[in-house]
Amino acid sequence: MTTTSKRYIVQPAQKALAVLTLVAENASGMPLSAVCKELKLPKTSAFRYLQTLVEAGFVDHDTQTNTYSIGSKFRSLAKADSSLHRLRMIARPHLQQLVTEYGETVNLALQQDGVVIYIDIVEGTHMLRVQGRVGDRHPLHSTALGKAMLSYLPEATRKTELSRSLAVRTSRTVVAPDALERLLRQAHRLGYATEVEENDDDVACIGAAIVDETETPIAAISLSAPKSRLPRLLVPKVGTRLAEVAAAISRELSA
Amino acid sequence: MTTTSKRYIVQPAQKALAVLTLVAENASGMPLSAVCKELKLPKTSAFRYLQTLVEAGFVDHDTQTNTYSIGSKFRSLAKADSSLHRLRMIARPHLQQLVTEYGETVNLALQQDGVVIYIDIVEGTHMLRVQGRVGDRHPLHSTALGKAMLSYLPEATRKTELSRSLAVRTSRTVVAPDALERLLRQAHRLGYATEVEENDDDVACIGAAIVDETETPIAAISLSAPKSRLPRLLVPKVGTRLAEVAAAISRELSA
DNA sequence: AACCACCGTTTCGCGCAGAGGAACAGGTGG
DNA sequence: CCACCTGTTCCTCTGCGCGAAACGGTGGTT
Repeated sequence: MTTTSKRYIVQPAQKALAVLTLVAENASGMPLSAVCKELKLPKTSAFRYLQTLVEAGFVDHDTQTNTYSIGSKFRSLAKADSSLHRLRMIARPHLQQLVTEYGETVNLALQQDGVVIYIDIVEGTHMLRVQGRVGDRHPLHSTALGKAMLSYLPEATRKTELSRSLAVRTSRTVVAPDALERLLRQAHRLGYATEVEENDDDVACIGAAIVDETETPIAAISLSAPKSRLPRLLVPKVGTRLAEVAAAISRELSA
Repeated sequence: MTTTSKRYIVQPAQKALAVLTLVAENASGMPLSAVCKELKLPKTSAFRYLQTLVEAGFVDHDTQTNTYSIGSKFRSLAKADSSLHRLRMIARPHLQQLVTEYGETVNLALQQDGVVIYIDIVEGTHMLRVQGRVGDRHPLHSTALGKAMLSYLPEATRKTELSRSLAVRTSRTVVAPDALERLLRQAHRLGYATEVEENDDDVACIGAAIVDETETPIAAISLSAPKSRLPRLLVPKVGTRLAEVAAAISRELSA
């Protein structure tokens, strides 16, 4: 406890976290004095930590009763995280089902800051398979995942997203706004988006959006395969299946 | 940013919270380098904050990919808080309903560390009314709230709770173990617990437990009134009503 | 009403521990 | 095999976090 039981611990941060924990654990708001007693901190220190936590939004300060309780920033972070967890948990069996059906790698991703972020991946069973990593980021416009989500966005928002400079990932990447627009409309009509060698050479991809009750896209699933294993005439079948699964996940999420 | 835009901010804590926020906001795990870039921290500092956060359990360190993501401590705190929030939200309208029916103050409380903690209060409408404060703590054995919860505990756990030294709050506080045991059995039979001047002079109280699917008590509601307004023959009626409401809340919670 | 005791807030100077540069290590890709 | 990038360790300096003490405001007590 004293100093370096483990190295590289910064004590102010550690103590602030202890204060945060204490406040979070105590359902009702607790006054400064209680924090002092509990953590054996001089009141000045506890006061400063609480001020810092309040400033950061992790803790709320009820000026009426001079008590501190868990804050909105903490709650919003927690909520975001738990809904993400929920998404992963719900989607997982569906992803696995798709892998058993097709043997190809299946991805779950969401859109953040204008890019696609992979948040779950179930690997395909073929020796040669497409393999990304959770946390990887890719452009919206060059991936089936991104296109699937874009296709469900309202006109205005979509325009904003596409007004950024669009990276040319391969020789087949489509960056012309009107061409993209046409592809997105088609994707929306079909319920799934496609992409062949637009993001990576030799890779083809089919994606479908997961939406909330208001049809706003919140995530997407995709199936990635070597281009040779996704011939043109297989695409509609797989695409329709992906759309089905995405819809099922969407339904479960809303329940 | 320099120093004292607001006084009493301890910078290491503030920065650690910034790191925590960043990690929490990024769904997928992020590497040290990303944290540095994003927050413009020297890698040494970011490293230390991350270590501290990991040590505290707020952040997980995936040693495989050397990435950091939100940790179990954060999740457990968040979960506890959100279930509490849920309880409050679900109970609130019921409490208000009771106040409109009887005009007396109605309380919501849970049991923690062997005491009753008020987590919500809806004030009665009489000029003279019982008035507690959210966060107040009272003994289990001298309150209707505490007795209601105790009466639903399994024998063994109840014994443990009652083996502590029982405070004498008023001249009517019951501390004799066998007498308490009899009262708790009765409370369990009736579905509600009562108390007259055992916790505060001139105050009478009726409480009923809120339980989970396994009949384990997780909280309780109570109605507190001046002793004169809760005559003996009114008690069964109000008690039964409280038991009803508590059961309704229990049901909603389990749904 | 005056007193007192407690709690939250502010001030201030000392000394330690946090900051960050730099060097080291380890792994990856070219 | 070498160059680069990322994560870890070391070290030294000084800035800022610490806590005693003083202040002010509030509620309870005789």
